[in-house]
Amino acid sequence: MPRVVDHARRRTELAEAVWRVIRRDGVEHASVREVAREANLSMGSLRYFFDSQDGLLRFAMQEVMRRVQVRIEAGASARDVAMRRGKTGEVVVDLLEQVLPIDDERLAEAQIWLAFTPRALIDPQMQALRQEADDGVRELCRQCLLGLSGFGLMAPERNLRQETERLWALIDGLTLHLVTGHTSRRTVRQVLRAHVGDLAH
Amino acid sequence: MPRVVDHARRRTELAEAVWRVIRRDGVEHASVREVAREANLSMGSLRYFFDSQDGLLRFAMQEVMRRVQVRIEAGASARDVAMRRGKTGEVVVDLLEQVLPIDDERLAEAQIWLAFTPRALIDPQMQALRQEADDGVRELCRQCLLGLSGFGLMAPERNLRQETERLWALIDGLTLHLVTGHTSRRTVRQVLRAHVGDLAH
DNA sequence: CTTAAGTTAGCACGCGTGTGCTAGAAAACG
DNA sequence: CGTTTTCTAGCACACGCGTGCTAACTTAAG
Repeated sequence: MPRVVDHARRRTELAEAVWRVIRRDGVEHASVREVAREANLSMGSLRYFFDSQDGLLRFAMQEVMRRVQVRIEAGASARDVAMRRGKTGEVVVDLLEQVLPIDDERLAEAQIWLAFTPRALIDPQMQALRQEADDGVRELCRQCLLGLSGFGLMAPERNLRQETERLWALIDGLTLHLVTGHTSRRTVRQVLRAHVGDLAH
Repeated sequence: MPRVVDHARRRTELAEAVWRVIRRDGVEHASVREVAREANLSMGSLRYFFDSQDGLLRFAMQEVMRRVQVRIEAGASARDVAMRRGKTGEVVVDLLEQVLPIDDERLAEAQIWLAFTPRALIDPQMQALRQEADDGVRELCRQCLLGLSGFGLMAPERNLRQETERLWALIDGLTLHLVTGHTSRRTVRQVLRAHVGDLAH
């Protein structure tokens, strides 16, 4: 048998090429040819790993989702430990910051995310893909609020459903403002801390 | 001289055709040809009113911005009157709802808005166009908070700059969730009301 | 009616696109 | 050394694209 190549690795490399093109030129320029150029591959070779452009772009977005999820789950173990030490508030903020693009890597992810958002309004396939990720962030918010509640850090008269939606929207709004450069990372962190702190009253 | 046509009207008609195409097929399909088809015009005729595709799309976005601004200013007169009657809280919520896509017209506007957002990250022209609109919403938030503060409806120890950013992000997040269908109009209004109410404590 | 200006229509060019397809290169196995 | 399998390269096709350009149509003015 011939030169064997790590299939999965090649695919993520190509996904990364897609990301670079999208961030540089926009998703409308993420053509098969352009991505192949970016990855220093012929377009025939690219098509050996992705049989269609749709598949390529879908994978590129799924790969972003996967990375975010990995980061959240990585922080989840540390979360439970620290919570028992009474630092619930800070832990919750740290956890939520895993979703906020407050460093360059996360900012890049959020840019890709935003680039695909309008497409998800039109393409049902995209919408289905993102559904679980969106639900994941919502659920993260809910769990954080539940955690706060359990440690008496959220006023009992507050409506969990409503607070979940509020926190979720706040996070997505802050994300948007970071990506568009309308707000500094510092301010975003302050706002998030203030919001979580406010929940106690 | 020949049949004379209302230039401004034709341009807004074409902008509306752009909107329909974007909402149906996505901004990447808003080609000169497709828009001309949608408007029942030849593409030569379209080019008589817009000398380039860029100009057409730019105008289509500016027209959205203009409509939102008109609606806000229309509500501004009613605002001052009602504020003096002590209904400050409700008035503020009403005013902020002018920006939220809680009816079909505003939802359509927000969809267009979202469709152009990724483009604004790459195209400096687009970014410049949207700058003033974004600043406008931020300023609206600030003014609302100032109003609340003046009537003792915002706790004095709160930081105006931080609360502005929080309210602004919340609104943009809620907008996003309305456009993506992740949240109902009812819930969004409840959340906004709750948020404004919370500012007093 | 003639004239001229406003408006419409659409062809033509060069380019970039996604995908079907074939041929060759590379390397492990018998 | 062949043989076989994995990978790479790239041509070819039909299509849609933005724009430059010209010709025709429509209608108010003289």
